[in-house]
Amino acid sequence: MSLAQYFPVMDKLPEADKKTLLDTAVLRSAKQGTLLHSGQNDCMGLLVIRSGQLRAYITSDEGKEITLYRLFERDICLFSAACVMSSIQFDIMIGAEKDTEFWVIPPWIYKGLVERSAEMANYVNQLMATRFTDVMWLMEQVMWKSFDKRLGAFLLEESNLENSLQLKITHEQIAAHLGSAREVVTRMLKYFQNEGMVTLTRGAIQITDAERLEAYCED
Amino acid sequence: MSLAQYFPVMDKLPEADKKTLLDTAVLRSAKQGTLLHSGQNDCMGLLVIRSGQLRAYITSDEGKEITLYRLFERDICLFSAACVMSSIQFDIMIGAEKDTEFWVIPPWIYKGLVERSAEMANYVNQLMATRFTDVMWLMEQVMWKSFDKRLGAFLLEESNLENSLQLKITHEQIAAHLGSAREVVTRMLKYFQNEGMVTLTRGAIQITDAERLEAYCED
DNA sequence: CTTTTTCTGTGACAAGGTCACATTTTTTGT
DNA sequence: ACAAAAAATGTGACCTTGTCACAGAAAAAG
Repeated sequence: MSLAQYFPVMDKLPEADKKTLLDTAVLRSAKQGTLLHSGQNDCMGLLVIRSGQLRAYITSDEGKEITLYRLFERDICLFSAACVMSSIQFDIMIGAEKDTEFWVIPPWIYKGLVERSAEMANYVNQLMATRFTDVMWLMEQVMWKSFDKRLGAFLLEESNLENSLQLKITHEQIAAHLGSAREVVTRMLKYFQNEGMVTLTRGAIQITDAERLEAYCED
Repeated sequence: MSLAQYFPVMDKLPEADKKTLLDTAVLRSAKQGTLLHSGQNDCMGLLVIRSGQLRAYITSDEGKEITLYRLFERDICLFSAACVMSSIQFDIMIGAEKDTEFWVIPPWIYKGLVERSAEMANYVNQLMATRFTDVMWLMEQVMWKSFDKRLGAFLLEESNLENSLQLKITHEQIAAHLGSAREVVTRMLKYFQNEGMVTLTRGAIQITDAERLEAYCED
């Protein structure tokens, strides 16, 4: 499988550009837990994900975190090339949630491409709009939803991603995803357990009544 | 003063496009308090602000609000043309905070332009990145700053915008800007007053010690 | 198989949002 | 001008969520 399969906009570029991309893009990989990007100075370039899972998040001065969105196979990581766009003036962290393989398109190649090609520029536009949508969705969750519903939705989403009702995750990690505190997660999970929706063990959560949990998260 | 002075990217476009823009863009105006854009279906086109002030915000089902960012003279309102970009999948409201004059570039003109011109596409890219930066700034404020500091910063910003220490604004309106509740604003303002930083009257707030208020909002 | 680290549990308290009103000021209608 | 209505503010009780200070249990490391 080559880059072209994972980066369809290439087909709309002139042959010369396509060749440049295939020549300069390098396949790399990162182990689970690796920090791939941190702050604006970090400038790896555009990442095209071949397999695995990345997590975009922000951190506070005190070390608290909240997940903005995740990236999967065929997704493009735009903000690892944020240095190319001077109008992006915020820090974002990108970490590997699983062992991940990706092609790296160096910033200078990316920059030339986007400046010359309207196709490419519009594609990047679409990508940015998609990330913007993700962040706006999060903003609405944070602003208007109560924490219990957010936690429930997170567990269900996670279960969906992992394709399992058994989640291997600590309360601390969940708190970091949701931008909350560990104790709050513990308390709320305890409540879910009392209600019979989950059972808790050290380092793992078993969803025992997914339907009721879904219903709980609706209204 | 013509559109070209307020929309500098025009100079980089071919003469034909420049002419189309000058011919099709219409100057319009909106009175203070008018809702200019609401949701994704609403599709006025690109707005180029000649004078006045717009406010972008989101609302909850229960009618609560929070201000995302503001637009001023020479700013471009991108999301009033969001319909053109299918990747933007969130609702945003745009209201006139003051009597505002603006040119409207119809969606179909904008669309053609952005598809043909790499210059234009990159310019739109920049605009989106700037708005994204605004929203990320807000996200960090909401997530990591305590409410008293956010309120203080808002008063100072408002004072700066209006170029006056006398703010004509109600507690309700402040709550809508900050995504909080009126009672909370009232309580906190009362505290600011007890501390001698502001004095409160019906419908207005007088900042009496700007320096102390600034210091208060720092750490 | 003891020591250290990681994870979870819990109670007291603080901050901020919600609810239900009361009071005051301004505007409106006649 | 004056009563009625509307808008703005004030306040106390209570709920949710975050903070702090620990304690105990399970797992990992030496």
